[in-house]
Amino acid sequence: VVSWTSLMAGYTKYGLGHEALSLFDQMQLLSVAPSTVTFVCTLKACGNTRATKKGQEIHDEIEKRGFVDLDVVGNALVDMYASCGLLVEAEEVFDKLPAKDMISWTALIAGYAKHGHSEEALSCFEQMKSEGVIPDVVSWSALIAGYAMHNCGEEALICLEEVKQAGVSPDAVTYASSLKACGGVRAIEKGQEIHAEIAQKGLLERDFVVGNALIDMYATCGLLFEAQDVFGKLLVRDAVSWTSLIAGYTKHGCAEEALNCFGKMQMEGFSPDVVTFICSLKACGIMGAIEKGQELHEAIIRNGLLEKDVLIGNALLDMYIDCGLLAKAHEVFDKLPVQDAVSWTALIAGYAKYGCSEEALGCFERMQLIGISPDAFSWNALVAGYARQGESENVFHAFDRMRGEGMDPS
RNA sequence: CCAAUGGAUGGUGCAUAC
Repeated sequence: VVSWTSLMAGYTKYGLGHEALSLFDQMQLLSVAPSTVTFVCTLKACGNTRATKKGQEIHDEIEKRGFVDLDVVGNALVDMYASCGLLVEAEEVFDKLPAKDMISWTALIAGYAKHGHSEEALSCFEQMKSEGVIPDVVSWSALIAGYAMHNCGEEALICLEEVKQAGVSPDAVTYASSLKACGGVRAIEKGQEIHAEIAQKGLLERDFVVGNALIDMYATCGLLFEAQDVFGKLLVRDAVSWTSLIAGYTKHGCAEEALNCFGKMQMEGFSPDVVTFICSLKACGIMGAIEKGQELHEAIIRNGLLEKDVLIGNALLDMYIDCGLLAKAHEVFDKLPVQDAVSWTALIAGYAKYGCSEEALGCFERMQLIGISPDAFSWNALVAGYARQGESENVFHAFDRMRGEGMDPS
């Protein structure tokens, strides 16, 4: 049991939740009896991969064996439900906990925060304090991360001040989230202030995350020189560091420099991941760099990345559309493993952009035939195409249809 | 005696004609 569980713990730690879960299944098949530690690891893996069904099964199993009353198991349950966004269930388990410690509270706060319920997260936080549980740096960071993630940068930064006033010392994670908040609201000065603090504490030398968050903050704010400077001084870099730079250059009109970085990172021995490809494809699209784009396309196929992530297929599609190669785009579309509303809308918008409103409408009808309902973006793409062509009757007709489906054209 | 529970950094679609 211990060997199995240790292996699972390792997988979970490095984000290989699916592998951990399949280990659990193998254990069951071989009738190895899971321990409470095994269950805790499995719950963690369920939370990471949002495997809600599996999580509920494990919960039942745990109830049956009477393991629920253990603090660690109860907290892991709260965390699993909270991570999966099943906050009602998380609350239920939480309420039944024999002892609610800081970890139980923080798991719940983090669940609310992560899923965009900042107010509930905050009221949880207050309640925790009023029950005499003192929040530590992790509880604070959960709050800040929630704000930062959902574009409430102001609140996040206010929170950062409160952390310090409470006499808690922010750590790498707290700073990373705060920097994300700075990027979101373009709080450049605050970002620089945090930069100085981080440097003073020597946090930049220790791990990727803070350095990467700094690069991202500067890049998002359009301070590419500073981003490059931080990048150059980092002692440890990874693919994320490179991708943050690439994304920054792309976003701020330096697509060529972005593609340079893409080349350089590989020369220095870093493999681009899915996100790197997505950002670089965007740069190709902006530049109309067809050959480079095709090169990336081939590399993506070679590495089997199309199957790994839906987003990369849509990014490829966009790249070809931006390069004006609609036929090629359609070909890519046909081969996508998953065609979601975004893929269809990209195609519709592409046709609309180049004045092919017939084809755009064709796509629009076909997506509905296969059971994908157009969202506001899809409608907008269609209508924009008509508008571009001066087909005002079709525009009004589309408005009527939208109203018929309960959507408001305004 | 060994494994286990809370927070964190990068990425996709539309933009309204005369």
